[in-house]
Amino acid sequence: MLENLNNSQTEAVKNTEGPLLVLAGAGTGKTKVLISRIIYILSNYLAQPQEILAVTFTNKAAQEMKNRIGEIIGDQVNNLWVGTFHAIAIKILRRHSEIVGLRSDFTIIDEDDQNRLIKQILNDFNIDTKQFSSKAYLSKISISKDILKNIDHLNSNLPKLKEVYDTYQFRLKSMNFVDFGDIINYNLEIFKKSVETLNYYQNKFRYILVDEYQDTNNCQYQWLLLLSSKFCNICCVGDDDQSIYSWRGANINNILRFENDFADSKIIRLEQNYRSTSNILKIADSVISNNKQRHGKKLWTDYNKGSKVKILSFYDGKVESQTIANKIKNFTQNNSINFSQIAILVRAGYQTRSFEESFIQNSIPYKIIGGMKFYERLEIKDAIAYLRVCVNFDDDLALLRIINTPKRGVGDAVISTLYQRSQQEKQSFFKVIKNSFEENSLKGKSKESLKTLIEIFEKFNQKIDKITLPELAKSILSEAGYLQMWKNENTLEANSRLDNIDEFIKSLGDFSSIAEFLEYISLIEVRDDNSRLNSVKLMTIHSAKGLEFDIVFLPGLEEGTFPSSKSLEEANSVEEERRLMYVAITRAKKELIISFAKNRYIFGEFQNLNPSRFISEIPISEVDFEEIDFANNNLLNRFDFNQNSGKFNVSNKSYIKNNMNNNFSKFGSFNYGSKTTQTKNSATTQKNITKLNLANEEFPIGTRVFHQKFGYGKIKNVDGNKLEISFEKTGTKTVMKDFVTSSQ
DNA sequence: CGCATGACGATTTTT
DNA sequence: TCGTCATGCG
Repeated sequence: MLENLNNSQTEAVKNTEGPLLVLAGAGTGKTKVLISRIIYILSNYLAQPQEILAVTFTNKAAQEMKNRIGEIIGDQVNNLWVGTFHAIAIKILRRHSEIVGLRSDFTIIDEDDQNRLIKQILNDFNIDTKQFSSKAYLSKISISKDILKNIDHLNSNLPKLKEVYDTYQFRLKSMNFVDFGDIINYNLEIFKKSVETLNYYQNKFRYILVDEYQDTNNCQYQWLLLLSSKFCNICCVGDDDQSIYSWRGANINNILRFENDFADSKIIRLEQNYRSTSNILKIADSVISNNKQRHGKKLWTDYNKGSKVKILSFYDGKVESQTIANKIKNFTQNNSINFSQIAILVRAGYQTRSFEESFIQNSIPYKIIGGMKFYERLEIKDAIAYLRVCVNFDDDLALLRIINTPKRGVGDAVISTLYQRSQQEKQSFFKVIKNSFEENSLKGKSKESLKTLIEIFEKFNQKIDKITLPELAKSILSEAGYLQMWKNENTLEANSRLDNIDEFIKSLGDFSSIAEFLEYISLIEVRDDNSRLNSVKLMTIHSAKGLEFDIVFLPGLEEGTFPSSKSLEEANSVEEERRLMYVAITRAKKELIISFAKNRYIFGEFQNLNPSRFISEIPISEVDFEEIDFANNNLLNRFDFNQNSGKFNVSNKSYIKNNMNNNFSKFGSFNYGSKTTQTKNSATTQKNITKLNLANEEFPIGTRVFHQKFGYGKIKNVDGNKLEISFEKTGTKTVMKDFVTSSQ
């Protein structure tokens, strides 16, 4: 096993005793080290599997470790404690919840519900949510938990912050909820209150391994400190240059002052990179070496130099996305590169938009990574709320969510009276509604429909253990009229929502209890589905961390975009932006194409921009620089010239025409991408689209279709996998077949 | 209740 | 610019 490791990797594996920091640069094989280290410990009988704790930040990382270790040691892998910080901490919290006054069947509240709850509280306190947003309160509450700082010691101008915090915590507990920040905090409280419990875990975990140590917050740090203090065999793997989550409480000082925190510790650097060409590494180094807060290390590689990194400058954002689309076509057509080996990495989510548009026009398959999870959809959250009330009558938030969905004549006035009573009497909302029946304080429609609703919940609460989860969900949703609500709407969107609910109901079959299901969706569900495998990936740099691609495009390198304008206002945050840049560069294996636009629409205004300071940190002699803009009259790039056919691409006819009409000399009026509307919570997913398409192989001219972005339209022309569609709201566009569904 | 209207604000989001 | 949210009217 050790044969496959280089010298420093071997060192990192064999140094099992005492605190060890492994500074692992991007692409230096840190996962391999973590895995080999565990195998090494086991095969030398230094510990039993259940005496090893390995924590990661993502489920993906945890899963990968489990899988790869499982391949070597078989079923024994299940005895290891491998998981995310939160998954491990929850396991501990469920076992000892009574020490902190929680029931062991607590559920984890999601961000949406956190916000709803805080809004309610702010309302009760008569705080104007326009002036002081619930999100502002929530972020203070979360950060205080993450960095272990008392909420009234945070500087903030939010009125009654402490009171809101206390009420929030009280309400969480009464609904049997914990939030993400609570999980590890409660662990600390358990360890503090019960020395025996702490001792038990300290004695249990002989070896502790931590992945992505640079991303730990103070809370996680304390947790590790406590757990490791008996054997002190803690191995932290991380890269200070890749610390990009400080805004979520991650403390880069944890990795910077490791030697001070852990006595007799060692540091091993992994600097041999197995991912990128040396030209790419050179650029990465030239940028990151401008940072002062770092341990310092220099990546090197045995690989050849590769092609030079390219820096492109564009007239504006449109030229940028059009040109990149063209370059992608060239890569895939001429060099037989697969779409899936190409990624566009952006600073902020909204930047993906212009690329979507040019990819649609150029028939480039793409997939946006990130965004909404399946279980975050409106209809799915509603459906889950019904289940939540059914298992937990105290779940006020869930009940509030669906009490008048579908409309059953329970208006705001009734809800607010009942809700206020429940607050005053410190009783659950459910209970207060029940009491109101006895007191006869409600009348008319609201009384009748609430009675029916409560009866449904009580009836199915009895049946929870007697019928399967899918049956339970199906019957509740149908008896409560929820399914009928969407059926009545009878639009394509509503049908798609019903499809999603069906899929949801089916997926419940994989779980043995609602609690297990709720934990799965709050903790484990990953955004990745495997649809559209062969597609260009569009994502933020944050979500690209840990991934790699042959070809990486890095657009939008302008002051204000990257580094972001917000980061420029705050002191010290430019270094984090630079680390982000470093992460972005080191995702590339073979080709890196950095670009910036001289002008860009920002919040509707056409603005002149300066190239990012990170561009100036790259030695110009090491890159190929190309200016693609109007001054160059580079029409081939501008108008998607198809070299094979010798013609402009059909999809861009409208582009040219629009610009002709729009006075060519006025650069500011490139309005080819006419107004697009996109409904939020749109139920039509790529997944569903693909599914529906299987039943609709052909689109005859004249078919009415639905497109996620452009809405409804009629097909005017078909050209291979491209459809020319006259959209009802947005005019005629050429789009790819895969992106529309028949509305028949 | 459902729709229209206007103000407002707008990074990153592993769990 | 564009999406969200609160508010007010019929």
